[in-house]
Amino acid sequence: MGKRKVFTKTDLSVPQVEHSHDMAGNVVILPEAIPPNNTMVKFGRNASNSRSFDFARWYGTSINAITYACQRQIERFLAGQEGAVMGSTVANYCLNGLRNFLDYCMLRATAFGRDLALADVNRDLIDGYLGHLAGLGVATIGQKSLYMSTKPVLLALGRRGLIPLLAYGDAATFPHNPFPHSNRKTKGETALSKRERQAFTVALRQAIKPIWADNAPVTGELLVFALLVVALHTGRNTTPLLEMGRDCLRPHPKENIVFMVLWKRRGYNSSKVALRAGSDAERLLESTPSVRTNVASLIRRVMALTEPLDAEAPDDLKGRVWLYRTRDPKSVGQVTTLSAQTLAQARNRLVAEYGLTDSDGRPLRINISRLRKTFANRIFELTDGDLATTAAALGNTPQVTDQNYLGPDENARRNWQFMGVVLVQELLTRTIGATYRDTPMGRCADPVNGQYAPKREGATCMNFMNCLRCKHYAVTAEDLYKLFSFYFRVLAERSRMDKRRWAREYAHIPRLVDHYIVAEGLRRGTFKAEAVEAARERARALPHPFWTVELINTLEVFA
DNA sequence: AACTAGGGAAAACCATTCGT
DNA sequence: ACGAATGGTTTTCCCTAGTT
Repeated sequence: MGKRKVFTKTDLSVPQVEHSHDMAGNVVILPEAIPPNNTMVKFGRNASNSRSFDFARWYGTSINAITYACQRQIERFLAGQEGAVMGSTVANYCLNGLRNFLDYCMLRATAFGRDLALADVNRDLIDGYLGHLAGLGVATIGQKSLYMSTKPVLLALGRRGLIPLLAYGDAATFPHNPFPHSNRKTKGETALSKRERQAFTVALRQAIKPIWADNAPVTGELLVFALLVVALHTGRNTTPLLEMGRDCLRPHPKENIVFMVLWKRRGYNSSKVALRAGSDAERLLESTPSVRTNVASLIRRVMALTEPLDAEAPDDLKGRVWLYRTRDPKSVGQVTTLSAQTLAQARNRLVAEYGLTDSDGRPLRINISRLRKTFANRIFELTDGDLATTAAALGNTPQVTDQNYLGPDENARRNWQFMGVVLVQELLTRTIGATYRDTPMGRCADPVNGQYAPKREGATCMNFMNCLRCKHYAVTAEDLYKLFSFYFRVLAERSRMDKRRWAREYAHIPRLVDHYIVAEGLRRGTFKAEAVEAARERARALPHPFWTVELINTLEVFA
């Protein structure tokens, strides 16, 4: 053994690894340090449910050095050494990462019939670990999760020189990308089917009725039902909903709309969603009783009921919406708030009581994530497949919504139909100039107050993506050139954007043009076949300037 | 009965990096 | 320079085993 080298301690509270280097320059843990006095690591309060982790089972085995280094590293994380990571994340490192990693190291040491040193943590071992994870019987995404909970610990050890770290080459300590396309493999929750959604809303409507009674009992269960209604109609995440504040409803510049303001944990800003207020908003709201049919008034009702409890609530719960007196025998009558678990229980009772089942007859799985997706799909339908609006309503960037929330929904596309008018130009020549305005798409009967127009002072409709389904849209034989120019631009757009998104947002457009407008025009004799072909060729060769890439960079500006 | 603690697994989110 | 993929952190889900 070489000369003992002890690093200068800058802070006695920061855990150090007592080690030296041998002749070959490898790190050697001093035997007297193992096992440490305390094999238990305490995480302190954190967002996970775990509070501690015990390394004891890996001491006294053939991987002492690795165990010791890992424990010290975890303690350093908790002491805030290697950048600030959350307590729950460190808990994850232990419970998901190191537990499996150290188990594997033990297996490997046994297989080799010798002790493993820190220098043995190399690419070969990492590859073996990945194989070990694959043999665990968890999904690819789960393997990734376990691996990603291990890597930061090993990486930190490598940066501090305790294990060899190679960044490049075939022997790079960590494989470049062990789980390719892992983000495609996540299955995620699925939205409720229409039948499931209807059954669920019927049950919910029934269950929530008591809340409108004069002496409504403020039980946790009833509040959960109200919360589920809010979740179904707003698509919020669980935690923000549970932590909803009494000041969550804010006036919205638009009449009959109220903002619901919630704190979104991971988004670093509060997320807003518009709720309809007033009485004429039943379209979006199908799960509240018809007496007072909207979410905003339901929330107000809950707040009115829980108002008296607010004064009694513990300080950290003051100002919350979901307050109730617990029926827990050990603290009967105390004011508390809904938790994720009370939510789960009441939800399961609802499913059991109303016999809600999925298509296979199993109990219907209801959780906030599914409701969130259900909401996403519905908004997608209601906003005419406009992804940007959906994303804004969900409070995410479009990319996130694209990937995670919107499964391909045939219905959303099938709902598209040609709504405009194929004008028999010959008959209308006289009036067409007076009643129809030229647009880049053809003609419009009302660009200011039309179906998809912004309806703001002085604003003209630019929503050309919706022309084909707008009842104010009109097309004559003369407009075919513009129409086909648009048609080819849409086709060209396919190579410029995500294929799935193109399929979802634009694929119907060429179909509408071919199957409805052209076919209908030909059938009625409004268009002549030669004129159609001529316009098509002209547009292909020399598209109308408005629809060239040079002028309009992306079609999304009209979405 | 009504909760809570603990845990394992996996998904969601979002900033960064990659590849063209 | 751009969208797509990845990496890394945090949250959710759901179950069992307590506790009062």
